[in-house]
Amino acid sequence: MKVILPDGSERALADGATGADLVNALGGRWAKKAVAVDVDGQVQDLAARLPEGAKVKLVDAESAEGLELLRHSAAHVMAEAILKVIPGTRLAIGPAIADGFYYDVEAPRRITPEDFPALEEEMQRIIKADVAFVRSERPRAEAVQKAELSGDKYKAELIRDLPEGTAISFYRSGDFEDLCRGPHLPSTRWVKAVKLLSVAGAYWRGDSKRQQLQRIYGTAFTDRKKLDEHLRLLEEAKKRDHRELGKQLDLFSTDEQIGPGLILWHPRLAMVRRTIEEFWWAEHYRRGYWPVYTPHIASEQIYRTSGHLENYAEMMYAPMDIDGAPYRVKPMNCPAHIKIYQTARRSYRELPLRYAELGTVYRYEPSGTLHGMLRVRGFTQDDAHIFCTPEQLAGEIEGVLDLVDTLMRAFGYTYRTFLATMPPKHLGTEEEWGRATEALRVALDRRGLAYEVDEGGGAFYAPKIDIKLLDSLNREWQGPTIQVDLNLPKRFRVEYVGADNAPHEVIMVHRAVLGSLERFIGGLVEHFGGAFPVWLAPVQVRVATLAERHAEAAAKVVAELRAGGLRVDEDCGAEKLGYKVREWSLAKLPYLAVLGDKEIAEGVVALRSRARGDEGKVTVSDFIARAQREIREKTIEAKKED
RNA sequence: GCUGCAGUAGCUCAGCCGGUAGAGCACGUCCUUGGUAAGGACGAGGUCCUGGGUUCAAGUCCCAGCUGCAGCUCCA
Repeated sequence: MKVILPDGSERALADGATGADLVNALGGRWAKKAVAVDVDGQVQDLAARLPEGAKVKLVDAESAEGLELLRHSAAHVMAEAILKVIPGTRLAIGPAIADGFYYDVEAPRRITPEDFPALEEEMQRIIKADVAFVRSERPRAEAVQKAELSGDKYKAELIRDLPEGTAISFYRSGDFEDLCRGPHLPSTRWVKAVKLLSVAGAYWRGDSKRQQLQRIYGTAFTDRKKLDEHLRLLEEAKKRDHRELGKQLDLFSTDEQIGPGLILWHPRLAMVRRTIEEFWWAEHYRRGYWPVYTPHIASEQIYRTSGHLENYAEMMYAPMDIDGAPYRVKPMNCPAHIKIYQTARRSYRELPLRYAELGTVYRYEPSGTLHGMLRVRGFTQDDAHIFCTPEQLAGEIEGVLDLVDTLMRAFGYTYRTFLATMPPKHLGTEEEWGRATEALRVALDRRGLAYEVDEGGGAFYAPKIDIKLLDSLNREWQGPTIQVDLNLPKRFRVEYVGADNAPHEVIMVHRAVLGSLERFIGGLVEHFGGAFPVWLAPVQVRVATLAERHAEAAAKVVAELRAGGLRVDEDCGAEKLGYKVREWSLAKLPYLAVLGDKEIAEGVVALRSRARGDEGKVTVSDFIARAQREIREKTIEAKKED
């Protein structure tokens, strides 16, 4: 028999050959890293027979697919260990997830992290034993019966719910057998480095009305080093948690008397926000946007017209009675922008119109989802709506993509771009969707932007471009979004007069680059670990005195730095210099300018920078020039290990 | 919202079996006037989340609420 390799060449194998035979035939490095085989686009066990003429590709343990297999197999190993260590446990489901795996179980007692060492030890034993994962299939009735006999009610339910005609497969490794679609690693020894991370409650099938199970999370890698690196990143992420840094650096708080999910911006973080806002506005003015302001509350009527009240009511704050009429705190800015547009009869000659607002909105998010600044109930959107003609659409999208790139670069984010297309449930005609989606595609192509298509991932009212940010810890964040709204122009009858002197429905683009300032800036805190680059830092330079007699000279230097446009504070207390350096360092400020007798005599400061440490003497004017350049260029200094 | 856990000084936390609350840092005053990651002494600071209950007695035990944290989506 023959199979076709990825390079297009054919490979002859003995009849009935398996993936493992292919590995042997190819030999060399594959023997060390092949864990499965991709047969015509389907990943299968190495033990599976290869069909004649199939296109085959071996799956590297290090690849995304390989890691997923490895983690899924690790979940099985963990399940086996749990059954051994905590007898009487019933297994529910145990998939691989983004950075690891979990298994949901119903255990006779509470499982805690104290159980992890024993579980991990048992897992190591299983891994060392190097037992093969062996697939078998069983008829439905037999499978259900077997599951019920052994008391595996969750497995029994899963099997019953599998669609008629699907193969019901099991994987056995040693004494342990689990219902599983597969595929799996060839044997347990491939699960090289594994670690259990946490345990939490989870509902059977995600349904809060059903049995609550215990979910044990873990992760696995192909070797110890990679696992350690992953654990280090987790550690680092914890240290950078914006809620912790928010307290340490005095950035923000919430208050019980004010309410959950409502952020108090302290002076330092408010300064960061102002700096971002000013930059944001400057970039918008350059691109022909106009500022608008709209009220925080509005009569319910507008949300009836917009449809928000119909589809979105449980996410809105309750109405308040204003002179007998129900009013709402605004959950969106768009309806108000439309109202501004509609105050005049618009000609195609004045389009595109670009309205921008940093509009604060309030949404009644479920209490359990609130999370620091990242998930809140009151937040400011960097919202803008572009009203244009169909012919202008692609060009406008291009303009937004350019804006996105400028802003994201300034913060040091790289990003990935997705084109999200029509979902199964949608408003509007396929033709409208086609035209709008095409315009997005054209804009992406014209900018030469690589993108992935998220088939069916659009909002029900809009195809969109979604951009995901990659931060300094390689974590993904929800980033800019650009949507072609196919709903509101109709609901509000938003029109312009065309060259033909007839009314036409306007094209409305809804776009946010930063998203919510709360979420974005909360994310920035983590991205920079609280150490904002010079252009963003709330205090760019601190002036510290060596002794109290230098205070007067310090005041002069502070004034000079302020006159040079820098954000400055001073530390003229009676503490020793070492103490002040430590304080400055913990505050994560970019520069410290020290003044003692020598500096005053020479008319300089002794400069210390976050990036390079003690830099020696510089004149104030030289320092101002340097800081100004870094601000202008939005320099992000290389990280210094601390 | 649901489940579990937590809430003690501004912050981080200790407080045993129920017997009227403690440390470090921060803060204030004083001494020290110093050269690149914590100088010293003294002091002030508490509705122990809120409200009920049990008890001679509650930070501690019970109930309810509030707030926070984790999870509840990533298809056997």
